[in-house]
Amino acid sequence: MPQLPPAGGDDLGAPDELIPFQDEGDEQDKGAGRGSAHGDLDELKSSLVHESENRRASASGSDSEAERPPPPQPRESFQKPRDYLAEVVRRQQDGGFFKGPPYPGYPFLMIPELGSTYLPNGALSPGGARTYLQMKWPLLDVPAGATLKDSRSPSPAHLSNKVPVVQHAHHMHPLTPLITYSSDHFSPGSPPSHLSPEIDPKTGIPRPPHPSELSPYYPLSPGAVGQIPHALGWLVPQQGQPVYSIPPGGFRHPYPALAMNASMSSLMSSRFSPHMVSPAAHGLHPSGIPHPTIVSPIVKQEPTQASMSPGGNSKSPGSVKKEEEKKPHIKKPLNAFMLYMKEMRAKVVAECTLKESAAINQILGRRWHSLSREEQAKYYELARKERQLHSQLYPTWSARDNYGKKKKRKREKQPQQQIQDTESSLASKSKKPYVQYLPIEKPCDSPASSHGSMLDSPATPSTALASPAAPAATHSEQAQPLSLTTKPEARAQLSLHSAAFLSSKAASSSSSLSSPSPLLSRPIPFATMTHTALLTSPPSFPAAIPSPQAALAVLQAQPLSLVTKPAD
DNA sequence: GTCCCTTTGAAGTCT
DNA sequence: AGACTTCAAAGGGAC
Repeated sequence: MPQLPPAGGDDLGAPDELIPFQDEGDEQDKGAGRGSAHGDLDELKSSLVHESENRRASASGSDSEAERPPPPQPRESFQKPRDYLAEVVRRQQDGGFFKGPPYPGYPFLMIPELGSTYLPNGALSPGGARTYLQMKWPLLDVPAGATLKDSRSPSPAHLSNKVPVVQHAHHMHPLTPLITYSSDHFSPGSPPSHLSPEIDPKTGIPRPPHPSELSPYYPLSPGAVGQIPHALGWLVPQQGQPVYSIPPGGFRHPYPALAMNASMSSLMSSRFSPHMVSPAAHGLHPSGIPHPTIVSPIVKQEPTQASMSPGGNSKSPGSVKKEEEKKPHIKKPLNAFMLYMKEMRAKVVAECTLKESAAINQILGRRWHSLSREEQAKYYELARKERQLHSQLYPTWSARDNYGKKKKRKREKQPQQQIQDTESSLASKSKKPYVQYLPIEKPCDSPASSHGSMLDSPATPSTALASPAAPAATHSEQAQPLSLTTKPEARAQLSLHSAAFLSSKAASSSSSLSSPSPLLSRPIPFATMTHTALLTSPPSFPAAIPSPQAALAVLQAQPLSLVTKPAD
C-alpha cells in the first residue's frame, strides 16, 4: 500500500486522502503540513501502479479468471505513445471496444512523444496535431497549432461527431489545462528529452525541474504572475525565464501564453466556446485571462435571480440587475466524472452508434465505475486542480452564483413523498418513458468487464476510505446496476440512497439501507448479487444485470423500466 | 426554442 | 450533521 499523503482536509472537497498525487499548490493553499508529497510523486506513482497490478493479480486469482478478458496492456507495454496508438488503431480496427490502457483517451499522452513536433519555443507543431486527428481521438481533434496561434486551422473537429473540442473557442483540449501540471503524473510516456532536464531515476520519466506544478501556473494576480515559474517550465528550454511574457499591467492578450506552449490551454476548455464568450471583456478574468468557465451573461438567466445575487448587496433592483447582466457567467469547474465524460464521450460515440447523450452518459457512467482506482484518481486529481484553478481565478465565485441560473427541473413532490409514490407510479408518472439506452449485449458497452476493475476495487470499508475511487466503486456496486434501470424518480431515490450510503462511509451504511422504500433497500441484495455475478459476467450489459435472476429482479421491481431503445 | 434525459461529483441550501 | 438540490457537459428527443 503506497504511503499516501496524509489527508489534509482539502478545502476544495476533493477526496484528497484518496488522491495519490498532490501538488505543492495545495500546500501553499492550505499552509498545512502535508508533507512533501510531490517529492515522492514518482515513488507514489510507481507504488500505485504496482498496487494496481497487484490488485489485478490478486483479482485474477478469483474464480472468474478464465472468463474475464485479458488484463489491459500495462502502460509499460507501450514504451512510446506511438506504440500505444498503434495498439489503439489495431484494436479499433478489430472493432472491439477495448478498455484501453491505463490512460485511455488522454490525448496529452501524446505530447511527450511529440518532441519532434515541438517548435523551438516549446509549442507543438501542426504536424503532431495531425497525428491526433488521424487517430480520431475525440479530444485530439484539436490542432495543436491552433492552440499556438489560434489559427483556426481547418479543424477536423467537424469531421467527428460534435466532439467537445469542436466547440473550443480556440481549439483547446478541454483537459489540456490540466495536462500541464499533470503530465508528469499521468503521462505514460516521456516528455521530449530535450525539454526535460530531469529524468526520474525510478521511472525514467523526465520530470519538470520545478516540483511546483500548479501555483506557478495560475495567474494569481497580474502582478504576481510574472514571478511565478511556469508549471511547464520543463517545456521551455530556458530556465528561470518566465514562460509567459507578462506585460507590466498583467495579461492583456487573451491568450498570452498560447504562443509559448499548448499547455496554456489550461485557460480554456470546451466550455470556452465562442458563442459563450462575449467579445467584450466578459469572460475575462480580472487579470485579463479568460477561463473556460466564463461564459457570456447571455446565458439564460432567470430575471428574478438577479435580485438574488449571492453577494446580497443593497443596490437597487435595477442596478443589481444590470450588474448581474454584466457579470459573466462563471461555470462550475468540472468534476472528475465530467472531465472523464468530456474526454471519453466522443470515443464512445465513435465506437457506438449511439448519439443520444443520455445513452452515452449511461455508458460513461458505467465505464467510470469500471475504472480502476488509479484511473479514477487521475480524474479526481484533474478535477481538483480544475477547482483549484477555478478558485484561484475567481476567488469570490461560489457555486451559489449559478444557482437558479439554469432552468430548474421540476420538483413536483418532496423526495420523501416521491419515494412513497414511486412504486405505484413508477411507470406512469414519468414524462418520458424510461429508456434503457444500453441495449443488452451492445458491443460498445463493456465497462466493467473489459478491465475487470470492478474486481480491482473490492469496495471494502477499508478501501472505501482509502482511495478516491473507492467510494465510487462502492457506489458502483450499490447503485450502478439500478441506476441503469430506473426511471428518473427511482433514480432520485437511488441518489438518495447512494448519497446516504456514501456519506455513511460504508461503515454505517446499514442505516441507509433501512429506507422506507423497497427501492432503497433493493440495491443491497442486488448489489451483492452483482458483486459476485460480475465475476463471471460477459463484458457487456450483464455487468449491470449479470444474470437472468438479476434481470428478473429488476423487472419485478420495475416492470416497465427495461424498455429497450429501438435499434438504430 | 426550451427543456428533458442521463451520468457523477462538488457544493450549495434546507431541515 | 445529514438530506436534498442544483449545476457542470452533451446532444438527441420531446414538446
